[in-house]
Amino acid sequence: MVTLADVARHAGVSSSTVSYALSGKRPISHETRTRIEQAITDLGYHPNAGARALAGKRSHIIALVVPLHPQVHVPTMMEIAIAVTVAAREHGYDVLLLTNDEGPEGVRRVAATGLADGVILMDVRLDDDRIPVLRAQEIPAALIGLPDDPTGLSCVDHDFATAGALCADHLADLGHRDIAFIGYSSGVYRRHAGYAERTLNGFRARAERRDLRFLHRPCEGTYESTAGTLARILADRPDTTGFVVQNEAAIGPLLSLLRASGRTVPEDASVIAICPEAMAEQHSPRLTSVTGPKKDLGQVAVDQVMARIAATTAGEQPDDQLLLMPPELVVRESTAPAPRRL
Amino acid sequence: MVTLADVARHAGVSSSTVSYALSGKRPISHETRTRIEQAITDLGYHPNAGARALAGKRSHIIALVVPLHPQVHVPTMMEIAIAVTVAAREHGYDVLLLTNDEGPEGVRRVAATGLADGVILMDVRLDDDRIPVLRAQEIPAALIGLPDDPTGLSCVDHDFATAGALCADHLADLGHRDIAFIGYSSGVYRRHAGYAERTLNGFRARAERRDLRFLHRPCEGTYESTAGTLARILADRPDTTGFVVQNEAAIGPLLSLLRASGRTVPEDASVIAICPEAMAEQHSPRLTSVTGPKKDLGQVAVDQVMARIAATTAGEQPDDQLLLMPPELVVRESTAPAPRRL
DNA sequence: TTGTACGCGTTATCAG
DNA sequence: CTGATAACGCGTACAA
Repeated sequence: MVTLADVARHAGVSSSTVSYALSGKRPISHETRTRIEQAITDLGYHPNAGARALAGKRSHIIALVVPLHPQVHVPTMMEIAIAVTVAAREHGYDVLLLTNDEGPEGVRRVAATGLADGVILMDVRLDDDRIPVLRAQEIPAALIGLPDDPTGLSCVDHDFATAGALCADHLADLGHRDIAFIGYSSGVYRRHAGYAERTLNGFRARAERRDLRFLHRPCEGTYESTAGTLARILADRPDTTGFVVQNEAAIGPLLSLLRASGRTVPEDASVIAICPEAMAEQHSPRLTSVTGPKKDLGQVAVDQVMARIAATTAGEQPDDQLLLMPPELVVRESTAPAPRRL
Repeated sequence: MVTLADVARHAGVSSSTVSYALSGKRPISHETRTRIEQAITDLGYHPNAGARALAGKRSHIIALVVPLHPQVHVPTMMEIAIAVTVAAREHGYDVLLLTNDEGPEGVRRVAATGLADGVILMDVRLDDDRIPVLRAQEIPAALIGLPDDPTGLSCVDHDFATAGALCADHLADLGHRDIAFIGYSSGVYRRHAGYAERTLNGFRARAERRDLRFLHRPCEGTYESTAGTLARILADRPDTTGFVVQNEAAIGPLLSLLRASGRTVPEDASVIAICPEAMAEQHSPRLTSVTGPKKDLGQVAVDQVMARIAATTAGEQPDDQLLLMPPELVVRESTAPAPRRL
C-alpha cells in the first residue's frame, strides 16, 4: 500500500506538506504542489480511510436508515436513497445503509463507534423510538418525515396537509360533491405514519370548508381489496363522482375497476392521485395528480445533516430546520366537471 | 469518548487484555472477563471504527453498487439491497451504498482507500466495465448477475434460461401453440442485460423443441405501450392464446387490456408471468408464475464475498463460485388448457 | 511557505 | 493466562 509518507519521499517534501496539499488547509507553492501531484499519480496514492477517520475524527460517512418492510411506495424510497447517495458524494461523503431491524440500536451503534458522522432517518413515525437515541448521542441528524416533537432536529417532508387540501379544492372547483378518499392500508394509519394522517387531515379540513361530503377508506392496494373498497364506497354513497387515491398500488386496479363498472374517467368519475409524476403519466388516462416538488427530499436531508455536521465541527449549536415542501397540482386527463345529476 | 484504555484502567487490566477479550482471539479467565464486561457497561464503551480499521486492516464494510436508473424492477432491487444489509450484519459487516454514476471509479475508490473490504455488484452487464477494476484491485467481490467472463469472480443469479424453458413447457403442456413473449423495453436488450437475453434464449430453445410458434415483443410497460404491443401481437398472430410476461410493469395493463378486448383469463388466453410471488398473488386472477428461489440472491452474494474476504485474509486464493438458482413454476389461476379452435 | 513531532484508539507481536 | 509496546497512516499544533 502506498502511504502519504511514500508520496512525501518521492516528491522530496515532508509528509505534512502532502497532507496540507491534499486538504488545502494551508497555502502550497505552485511548484511543490505539482511535484506532489506528480508523485501521487506516479505511485497511485489513495489516502487510507481508516487512518483519515482516526486522525481527523470524521469518517466522512453518513448513515441512512431505511424501513425494513416498507409500507411506503418502494420506488419512491429507492429514489430518495439514491438521491441521498449522490448528494452525499458531492460533499465528499459516502452513505452507509442501515435497515430498521437493528432498531434504535443500529443508530446508537454507528454513532457511538464513530462509523458515521451523521444520520438520516426515513419513514419517521410521529413517536419514533430512534429519536431519543439521536438526542442522547448528540449526533447530527436529519429526518425525512415529521415527528411530533421536532425540537433539536432538522426535518424535511412533503406538505401533505396542503396536498390533501389541493385535492379537495380541485374536485370542489369542478363541482363534485361526493368524494371518496382511498388511502393506505389501515396498518399505516394505526402505525401513526405522519404523512397519512396529515394528508387526511388536510383533505378533511378543506373538504368541510367546501361543503363536500366524503368517505375515507383504507385500502391494501391489491386488485381484490381495491375491488372490495370500491364496491363498499359505491354501495354507501352511490352518488360519489370524485376519487382521491393516495395508495400508489391501488391506482391501476381502481382505473381498471371503474372501467369494468361502466364508469368512464373523467366523464362519469374524476380521479386525482397523490403520487409521483412519472406514475401519473403512466396510466391511461393520464392522471391529474398532486406531486411533490422537483428538489428531492433526499437532497435536502443531506444538506441539513451537512449543515449540522459543519456546525458541530465548528463547536456551534446547529439550528433546527423544518422544511415542508409544497406540492403541486398538475391537471391531466382524469378529472373533469362533475356529471349532471340524472 | 470512552477508549479501550479507559476500560482497561477501570477493570485493572492491560489494554491488550481488553482487546483480546473482545475479539476472543486468546483465552481469558472467567474472572477478568467479567470484570472487563462490567467496566464496558459501566463506562459505556464502544470501539472506535476508524482505529479498528487502521490497526486491523479491515473496515468491516462492504460496498453495494446499485444501478442509478434501474431498468430492472425497483422493489426487487430494494429487496436485494435490504437482504444484503441484513446478511452483512450477521457477519459483523455494514454496507456502503454506491450508485453507478461514479462508474468504475467508485469501485476503485472504495477499494483503494480501504473503505470497503469487499464489493457486491448489482445489475451486471455481460461486458461490464467495473469488472476490470475488480480484477486490477484484487478486491473480494461478488456479482449479482452473470458477465460473459466470470473467471476470478463469484457470481449468483437466477437461472433465467430455465425460467424461460419452464414457461414454454407449461404452455405447451396445456396445448397452446401460439405464444407471445412480452419482454422488457428494447433498451434492456440493447444494453446486453444478461438476464433478458438468457430468459429469451431459454424460452426460444424450448419453444422450438416443443413446436411452439412464438413472437417476442419488447414493451415499455406503460398502459399505452402495452396496448400497442398487444394490438400488434393480435394483428400479427390472431391465434395467440398464450402470453409470457417478463416485464413486471406490463402485467397490470396486459390483464386489463385482455379483459377489455373481451378475452377472459384463463378461458380464452393463458398468462404466465416471470415475477416475484407477491406480485403474482396480487393480481386478479392470481397469476401462474415462474419465480426465483426463496433464498435471496443478496444473501448468497454476501456469503460469497465473505468467503473471499476470509480466504484473502488467510492468504489463500479464493475459489470462484457460480451459482444459478433454479426458478420454480407455481400454477395459479391464470393458465388453463388452450381453447378449442373454432 | 515548509518541516517536526505527537496523538488518534486498536491490533498484534513478543515477553513473561 | 496476562502485560508492555510497537506499529497502523494521517491530521495538526507548533516551530522555523
